[in-house]
Amino acid sequence: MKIIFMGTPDFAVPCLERLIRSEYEVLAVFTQPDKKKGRNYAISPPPIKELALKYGIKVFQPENLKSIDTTKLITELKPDLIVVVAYGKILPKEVLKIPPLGCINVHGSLLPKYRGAAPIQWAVINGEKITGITTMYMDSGLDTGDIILKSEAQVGGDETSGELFDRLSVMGAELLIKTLEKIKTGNVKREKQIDKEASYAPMLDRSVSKINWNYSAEKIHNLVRGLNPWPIARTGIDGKGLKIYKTKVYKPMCGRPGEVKSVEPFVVACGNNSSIEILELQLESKKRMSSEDFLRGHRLNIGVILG
RNA sequence: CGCGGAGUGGAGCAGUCCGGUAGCUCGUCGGGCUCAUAACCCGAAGGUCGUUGGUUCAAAUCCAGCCUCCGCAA
Repeated sequence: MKIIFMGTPDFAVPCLERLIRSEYEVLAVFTQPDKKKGRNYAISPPPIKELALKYGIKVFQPENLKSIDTTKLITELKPDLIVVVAYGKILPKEVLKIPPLGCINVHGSLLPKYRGAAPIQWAVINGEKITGITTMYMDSGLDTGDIILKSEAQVGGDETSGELFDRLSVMGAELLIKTLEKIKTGNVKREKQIDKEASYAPMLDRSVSKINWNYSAEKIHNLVRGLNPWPIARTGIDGKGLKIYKTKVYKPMCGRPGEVKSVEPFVVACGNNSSIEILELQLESKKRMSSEDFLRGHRLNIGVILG
């Protein structure tokens, strides 16, 4: 079976690695164009590109899949199947029709829940106890295609999105292989998604990352771990930005939301008479550090309001 | 050439504007108090102040270059 792989970030890496080691042939890899990132606008290639180049696989980074050239290119590669894992671009109908065995996708949630760009983070932010991986046949909608296989995973109460990413990406690679076996032997069962049970997990942006201290400690805790390792929950202190990396729900306690109630340990009042302990943080321009280290150098008065 | 912050004993910071013996909170080590302690008291060790050069009687501090780290924005 000849496959074109499309993917971009770290999450897709285990899938591609597993494919390369498998019996299937990877004809080419499609990934997002290199982007200017970081402080000096350094150009950085997507993780998938680096991996593909390491194994000498052809890499294509079209800006636009709808162009005639790209469609032609894909057609000429004569793939039996296209595998998409977190590619970051919508495949137009013309492309979906090219491979005879179809286009399949590995998605980081139990569809139809959490369709969209950031399913893993939103599952953590919403405090889900169980999530997982789904493989499906792609159609023209956003993660709406027929389900092939699912695999569940429990989410730890303190687990971060990053940790869950790592586990799910490995699980995704295994489920992909199982799915390919079914396709190869022609015994795939397609299951339609139940649209009314669907929910959406849009791409994260900075508006999500600001902590609203009126929320309960549990909600804030979920936000903090859901936004770790990116974009990280934020608040402010003395007019400076403060990122919160790690927290723990603390005892019930009254106080103005955002008020520092204690400095040892570092406890902040939240909504609903709850409070949260801040374990790891980073002040603007400073390094990430434990709250003990932070408080050693920054004498904080009890009663200060964060936000 | 996107904007900005920072580098000071093991950790986190102050001191820099206005050059003149290197300080705070904590950790470490030793001793004391205690049934006991992460508590308290006493004492000690530990720093070429990122790096190179310049100005000066004198530089952590002023000037110039370089290295490293970080925040914002994308």
